[in-house]
Amino acid sequence: MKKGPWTPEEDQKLLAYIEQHGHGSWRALPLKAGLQRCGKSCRLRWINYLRPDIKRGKFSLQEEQTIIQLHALLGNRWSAIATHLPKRTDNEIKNYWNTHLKKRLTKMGIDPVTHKPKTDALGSTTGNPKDAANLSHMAQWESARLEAEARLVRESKLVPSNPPQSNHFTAVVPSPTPATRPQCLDVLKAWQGVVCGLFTFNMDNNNLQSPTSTLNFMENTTTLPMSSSS
DNA sequence: AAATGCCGCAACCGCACCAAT
DNA sequence: GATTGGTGCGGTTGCGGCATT
Repeated sequence: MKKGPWTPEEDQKLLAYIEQHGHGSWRALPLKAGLQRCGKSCRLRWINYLRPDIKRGKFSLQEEQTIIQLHALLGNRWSAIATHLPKRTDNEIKNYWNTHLKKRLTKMGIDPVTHKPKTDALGSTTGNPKDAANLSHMAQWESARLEAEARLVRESKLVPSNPPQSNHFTAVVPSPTPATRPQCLDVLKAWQGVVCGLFTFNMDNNNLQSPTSTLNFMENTTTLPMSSSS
């Protein structure tokens, strides 16, 4: 069983097979496609590299902001974060966080785990415990929502998909229904309404404010269904 | 020009979860 | 309810390229 970097020939084989047949059972795929790889390796290669709906290259400022905000809400739940960043894979987001964003936050004096200023480890900079509670509550709500969304996606996968087409992957990873997606975006939008702008800093003067320092705006700017999780 | 260190990314590994039996 | 197989997720590693000495 081969390991290590994929060759262009292997990529071509995998791509050609999936385009023609869909991936089906990943375990059975390598044999059918004539690859000396395990199914897991094929799956990873497809998801993280070969999928045609993947956007590669530099992350935009907007994307960076989204990642930071969602990480504050969700922690290291990369797959959940990736659902908010179309065309980006969880692996790519994870790598970008670990190599760029984490260091940047650290440099700014913000703990990349708690997203709070390191000098104020116990609570928000407002000194208002309500803010921390709101953030925690929001995170719980979003977490529950994401789980429900994931369930819906799983259920939708049970519906027989169409025969493989050029965009066969859309059958494997169906687009969220209007019933679920807008709500999800609303949460993010609301959250961005609170935090947005704080990361549009000028890297040259480093004149920064902690994102948590304005959390007190949340009470006025959001009307989230906070009670839904309790 | 060569050696060394650092960084970023692709890929692997181990574990958890879920559905089928 | 226990077991098993398939899949997904997050953490970690290894390697190649680039920068520095």
